[in-house]
Amino acid sequence: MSKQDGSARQVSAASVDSTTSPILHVDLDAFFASVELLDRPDLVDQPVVVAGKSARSVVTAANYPARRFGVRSAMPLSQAMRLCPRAVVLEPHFEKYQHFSSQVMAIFDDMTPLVERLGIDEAFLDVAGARRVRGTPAEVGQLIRQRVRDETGLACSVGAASTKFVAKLASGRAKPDGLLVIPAAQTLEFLHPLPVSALWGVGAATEATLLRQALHTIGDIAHTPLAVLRRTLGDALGTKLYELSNGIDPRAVSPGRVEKSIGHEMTFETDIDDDDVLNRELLRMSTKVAARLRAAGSEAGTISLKLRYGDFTTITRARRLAEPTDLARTIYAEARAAYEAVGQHPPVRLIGVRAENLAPAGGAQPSLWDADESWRDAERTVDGVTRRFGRDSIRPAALLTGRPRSGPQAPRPEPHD
DNA sequence: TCTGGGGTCCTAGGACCC
DNA sequence: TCTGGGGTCCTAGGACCC
Repeated sequence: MSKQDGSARQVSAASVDSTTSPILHVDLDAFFASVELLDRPDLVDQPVVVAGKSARSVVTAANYPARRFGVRSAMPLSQAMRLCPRAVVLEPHFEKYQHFSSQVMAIFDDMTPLVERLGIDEAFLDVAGARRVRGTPAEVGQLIRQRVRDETGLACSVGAASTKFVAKLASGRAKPDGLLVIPAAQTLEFLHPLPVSALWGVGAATEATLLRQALHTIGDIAHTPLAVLRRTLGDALGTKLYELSNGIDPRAVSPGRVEKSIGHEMTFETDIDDDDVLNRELLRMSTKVAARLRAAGSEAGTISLKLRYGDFTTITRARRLAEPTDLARTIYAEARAAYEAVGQHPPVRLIGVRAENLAPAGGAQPSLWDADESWRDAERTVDGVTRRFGRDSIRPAALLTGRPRSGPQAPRPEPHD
């Protein structure tokens, strides 16, 4: 798979000066598949795919033997099975991945306070300040790889560079199970031969645009005038690609990133026409979104509904709230209103609810009590008893005390499953 | 056996205000 | 009364990433 062989990686770790490359990108190799294989060592050399059971599921992860057949993440499972009929399909266990993720992130946190998580299986680390205690960036990288292997049984790859973007590319080139250092002075030499698709932010659509302009490599972009790129790609993307191609990436590793939206969506096994089914799904998702909002101590300023029809056309409808909320009942009411405003529509393939414009919830702490509250609220909407206990009468108290959300005469929370 | 679910960011256009 | 120009807020859609 990888162009690097093990000896090259060892050489780069041992003899290359990594002191100008203090930014590490650490990426677990084929993470979900590797976790599953910890329980199925008999399968390690066979092609293994992690995917859900639905007829519409896609590949969530594939191990390296499966990738040799062309199987990739996000590929429809049906296509993967055509490419590799003897692949073993394992169902995903997300709680397990979360558990291993926490374990690995704790190792990172042990190396430096400057850890920026990127999803469940990768992170940036700034190890410039770890020199005295932990050694050079390359030494820290090897230490991390060793500890991750010893403590979890998982393999990861590390890229070390002077910028986040180059570190991420380097970890990709180091895979599987390797470490690659790109000294600052060699950044452009490393970057320029790579295809434009290697750039962060270049997907299928942008790649096609660039190839139409006869721009094939990162070096090609680096030598294109900024004005031309901005005209072709738009101001933001044009500027960004120009800078990245020239090795410019001033973004710092920033540990404290806050969520900007929280949503749930789900694809039905078959397209759904039945309003009752869609309605139940809206309620279920609103409840999940509300629970997560409270767990995060956030309130939503906007609720948005997403529908995807059988032909894959997708619409979103957003509604700005008069006051922010973390209540399932309110979220559901807004999602429902947005849905009704859509009017006649084709059968639905996917439905989703998302909370946006998040803001801190005035110091309220999440609790089980809150979870029960939200469920009761949702039910009360179904009963048609809605606005009275809503934000109009309740909010001021909640804002003053940082606490709930229910009037003195509120009914006891109902138990739920 | 066509296309998941969690997100982020950007752009374009309309409404509105001065 | 025939049509400016910023700025801001908001929504919808799309590209992209893991």
